[in-house]
Amino acid sequence: MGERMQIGEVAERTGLSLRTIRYYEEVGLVVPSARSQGGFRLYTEPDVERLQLIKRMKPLGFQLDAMRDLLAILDPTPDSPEIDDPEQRLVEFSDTAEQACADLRKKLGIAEEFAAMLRDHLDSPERRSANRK
Amino acid sequence: MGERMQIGEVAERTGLSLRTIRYYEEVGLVVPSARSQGGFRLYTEPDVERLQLIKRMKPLGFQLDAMRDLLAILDPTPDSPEIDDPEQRLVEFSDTAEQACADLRKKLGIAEEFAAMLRDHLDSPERRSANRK
DNA sequence: CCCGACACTAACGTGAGCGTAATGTCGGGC
DNA sequence: GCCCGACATTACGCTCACGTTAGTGTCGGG
Repeated sequence: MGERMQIGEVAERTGLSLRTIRYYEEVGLVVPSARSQGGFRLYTEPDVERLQLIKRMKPLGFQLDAMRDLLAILDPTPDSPEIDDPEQRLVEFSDTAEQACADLRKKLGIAEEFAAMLRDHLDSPERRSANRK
Repeated sequence: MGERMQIGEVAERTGLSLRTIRYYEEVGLVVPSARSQGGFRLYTEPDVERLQLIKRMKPLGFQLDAMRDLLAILDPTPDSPEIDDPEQRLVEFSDTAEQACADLRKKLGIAEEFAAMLRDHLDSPERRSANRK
């Protein structure tokens, strides 16, 4: 039941680095539910889910303190900060998220264009050296 | 002909900040073609195009020193560094670019999923408070 | 009880800029 | 010919989200 794992296993399961996980604690995003006698971080299943949630948020480009607020609404914990007017805040987050998606789509467009251009440049110089023979 | 503009106009035309443009010079990405008597940076049309090229590369997530090398191949200038085996390097860049596109597509997928989830959370709590009446 | 794997903290480094201060330059008006 | 406001310059420090050591401590199996 209270399956507690230490940071290494969590890192493996989430794909986050040890440093990142500790950092998220440092800034109050995910605080491990317990510590061992010797001071090892002990994480529970919900802790891991929370980290995975954060990982899924990252492509949206939120800053960590924004994520802290969003988590306080979506997945509150005892030591989550109080958010005033969470309803309102959620609307803002949603708007930001839509905007982030739009930005990503635009970026992807530009990136694909650029990648195509690179493929072009890859062909033409080869043809030049073929012609040289 | 030699339409030379100062950094302010360049910033406006490229959408980059003054600080960023100076930074790109600092790291050797885009060095202005000339300086005024008083030391003002004077940019030419090709300089601006170069900056726009960089701006288009950014979504691919290249680091600035990689961009410097790529520019040295695609758009070499007198003071570009020598690149050995540019052919080979270009292939690497192209691969990296394809990878970056793939990453962006994945990110976009996750982001869209997340945005949809946020829209959900936006509906359901409203319904709850409507039901309460 | 000892070893190797794993974890801990503390502190400095990095990339790609942004902010700010103190100072210098430009160009038009008078 | 000089003055003023807008714009420019260098130079330094800050930021964010970690990465990278270094040095030490803890855990669990043999």
